[in-house]
Amino acid sequence: MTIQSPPLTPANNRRERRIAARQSQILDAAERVFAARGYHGATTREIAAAADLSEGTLYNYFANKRDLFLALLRSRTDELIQAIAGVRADSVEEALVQVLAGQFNRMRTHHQFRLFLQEARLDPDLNHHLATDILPRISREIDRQMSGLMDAGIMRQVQPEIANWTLMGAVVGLALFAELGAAPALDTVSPEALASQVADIFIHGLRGATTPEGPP
Amino acid sequence: MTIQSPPLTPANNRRERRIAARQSQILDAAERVFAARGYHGATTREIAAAADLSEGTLYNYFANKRDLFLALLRSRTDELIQAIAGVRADSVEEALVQVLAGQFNRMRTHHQFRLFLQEARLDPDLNHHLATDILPRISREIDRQMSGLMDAGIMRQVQPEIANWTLMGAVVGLALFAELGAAPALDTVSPEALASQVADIFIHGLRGATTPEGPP
Amino acid sequence: MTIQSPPLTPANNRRERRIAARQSQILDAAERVFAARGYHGATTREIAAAADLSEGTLYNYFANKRDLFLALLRSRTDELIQAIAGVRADSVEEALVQVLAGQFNRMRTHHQFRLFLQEARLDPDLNHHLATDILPRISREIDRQMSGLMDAGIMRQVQPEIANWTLMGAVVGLALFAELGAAPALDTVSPEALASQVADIFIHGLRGATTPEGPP
Amino acid sequence: MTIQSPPLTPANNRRERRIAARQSQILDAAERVFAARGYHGATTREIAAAADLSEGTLYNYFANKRDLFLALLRSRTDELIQAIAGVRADSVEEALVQVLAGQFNRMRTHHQFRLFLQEARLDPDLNHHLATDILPRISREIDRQMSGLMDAGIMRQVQPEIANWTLMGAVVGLALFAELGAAPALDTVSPEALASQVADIFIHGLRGATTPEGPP
DNA sequence: GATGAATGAGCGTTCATTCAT
DNA sequence: TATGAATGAACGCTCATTCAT
Repeated sequence: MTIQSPPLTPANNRRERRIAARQSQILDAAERVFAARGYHGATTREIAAAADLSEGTLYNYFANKRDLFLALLRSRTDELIQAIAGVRADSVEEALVQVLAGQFNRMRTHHQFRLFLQEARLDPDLNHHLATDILPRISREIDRQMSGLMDAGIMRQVQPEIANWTLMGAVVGLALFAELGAAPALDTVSPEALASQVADIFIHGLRGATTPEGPP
Repeated sequence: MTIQSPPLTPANNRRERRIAARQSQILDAAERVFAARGYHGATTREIAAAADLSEGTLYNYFANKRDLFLALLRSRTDELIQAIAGVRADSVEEALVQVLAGQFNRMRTHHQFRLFLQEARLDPDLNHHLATDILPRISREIDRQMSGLMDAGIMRQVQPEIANWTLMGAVVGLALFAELGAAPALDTVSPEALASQVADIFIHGLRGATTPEGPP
Repeated sequence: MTIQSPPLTPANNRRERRIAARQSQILDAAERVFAARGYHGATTREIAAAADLSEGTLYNYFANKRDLFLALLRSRTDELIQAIAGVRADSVEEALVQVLAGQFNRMRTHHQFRLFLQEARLDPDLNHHLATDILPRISREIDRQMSGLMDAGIMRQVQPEIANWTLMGAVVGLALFAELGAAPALDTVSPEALASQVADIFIHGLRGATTPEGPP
Repeated sequence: MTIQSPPLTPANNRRERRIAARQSQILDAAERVFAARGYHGATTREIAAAADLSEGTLYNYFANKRDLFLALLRSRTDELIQAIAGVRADSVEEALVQVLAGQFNRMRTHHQFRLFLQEARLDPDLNHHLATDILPRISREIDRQMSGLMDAGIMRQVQPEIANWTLMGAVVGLALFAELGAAPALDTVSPEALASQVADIFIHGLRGATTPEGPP
């Protein structure tokens, strides 16, 4: 009979899984509370309560409130970017509709991203992280999509950066207006339908068909 | 019986003027401090100092910090709306460029509006005021402009509300990105040039010129 | 009739006096609480209560708890040093008895000084302040007294620094033992009588003349 | 009926030895951490880490942090007292130098004793233990040494308790000043040399015989 | 009307202690 | 017996608001 050495890897795995589960549990709670109250309005007490944990436990997993906020950003960033990167479409229309619909859906459920953008103005660290890492990664993905379409002649040649940021800006702004309930038109329509109409505007522009490009 | 008090109306006028001057002095200070620190980061102490007044005096003119914030919104709303309403142009291009440039300029100097939109999610009163009064008024002005252009056949027939909010959303989103320094393309260009490029996208759309809707 | 300008200097004086009075009120309370509980055991709540003020008011006059502690040190330092410097005596005996009695009296009422010495080990700032400013000033005064006596041949020539610190060390140590109630002999005797006995021990070691370094 | 348990006494011995070893391991760690951080600054987490144990295990061997601190005092008391009791010397000089040098050495390496004295003021239990047990035992040993010297006429007749506590007080005070780096004279000298100089000061005061107050 | 000192509720955070594993 | 995650009371400190002057 041999003495069984303690099963190190499984134990570690279990430990890691438990830690990951707790972090995820806390992040989910934090997401809800931050969304409902904003960064400053959210208290660690309320986040702990929402996670069904004591306050002290929060601090076993995150160094402080801001660290928790930043961890939330990091944890939500990848899925956002992969969603954009994963779009595969044969036309500007399709691509745009897919991207926009995805974003509108995401924004309606996770209000975080807007919150990050807001806080970033007051937090140099967060600002830097967004401005040098996260936003450029998103922008790059959209760029790639657009470049492909331009090269294929499907999209006309425009300043890609401007188009890029204008598109993203419109998404953020529309999501904000929708959250405020300011625009009934935005609320009574499915994310997909809204995406399709916004895409239509971006693709075809606002100029009337009859506006003279000169005689054909 | 002798008249012991000075004639009422002039005195009241002077009183009202003095009150209005004080309020304006406080609002100007609050605008600067809110812009620099955000709503939570701004302290009444700093606002009072910026207004060259004591903290107590603030409370003679505004019930509390939130009330001061709302008063600031109300005080800045009219000029915003009139700027949009005042646009007179013969083409979609011109109108759009004027509106956008105006907004970009305003956003670059007064960060208030974005701040109001942000805080609104956390403040039912503010949300209600924005959603039922201010934003609809802005939207209505843009609507009027667009309707005129559509009637004249200068703009094609689109869902006016959607175009409306998309345009406004893009302005808000672009201003936010620009503030974060996330998009070099937005910083290295004058508000007017940016307005012109964004207008170009909205007017002509992204679809390649060579992609006729013509028969396949 | 001339408009009386506000009496600036009296008003300022009154303001300064009020501030000084408050600070003194807080320092007195802090002295009691720090003495009773030690630095860590003392809470700002208890200090505020002892000063009959709210916690917030503490922070109008001192930046934080440690600042309050250091201010207490500074406020108590001068009287300590002046008491030593003020000793005027014609013999080693008299001088030493006066200094020691003064210290024993002071220590029995203000336990602060021992507290400062204790905390200093854990607080580099405080350590530096004590080691480079306060203790040297005390040491210098004792030095001056001793040098005079040595020059006059009243005290034998010893390493002045060692005698110095040994004397001060004995005072601090004795005060500590007395506080602990460890030495009945120290408690049942007046500070003056204790001083006289301790002086006796030190003096016969310090005085040279009659000690037979061989026959005169 | 079979014997199911191993022979009791050896097992108990092993058990006791294991317990003692653990306690000793913890006390050594606690000694280092308390010395470095003070009582309040030392965390049970850091002590456990220094002992290479988990926090929970600490509580299997000591009821709480204070109990651990008291146990440390008890564990270190005997060696301290025996060091004093063990002094064998033929003259006041030798005896004093040995005792002082031993103490200065000990204080330079183990800062515990000073820490115990400091905390004692805030802790009635600790105070009582020091004042009724430990300090009297130390005092008694020094008393014994002094009495022998007085009886032999080597030391002049002084109030033994006062001389006693003054000597101990000087040791404690000097050690404290040395730790603070306040007295360069104390740092640049070996414990032995310092002991010799301090002894010189004390001895010439304590030795009576040859110091005639003889005819003026 | 203007002042600014006083207030105290409530925040983020720490850490001695417990207990399920 | 050993572990270390969980706990929550209690801390130092901030700041919107009040009110005597």
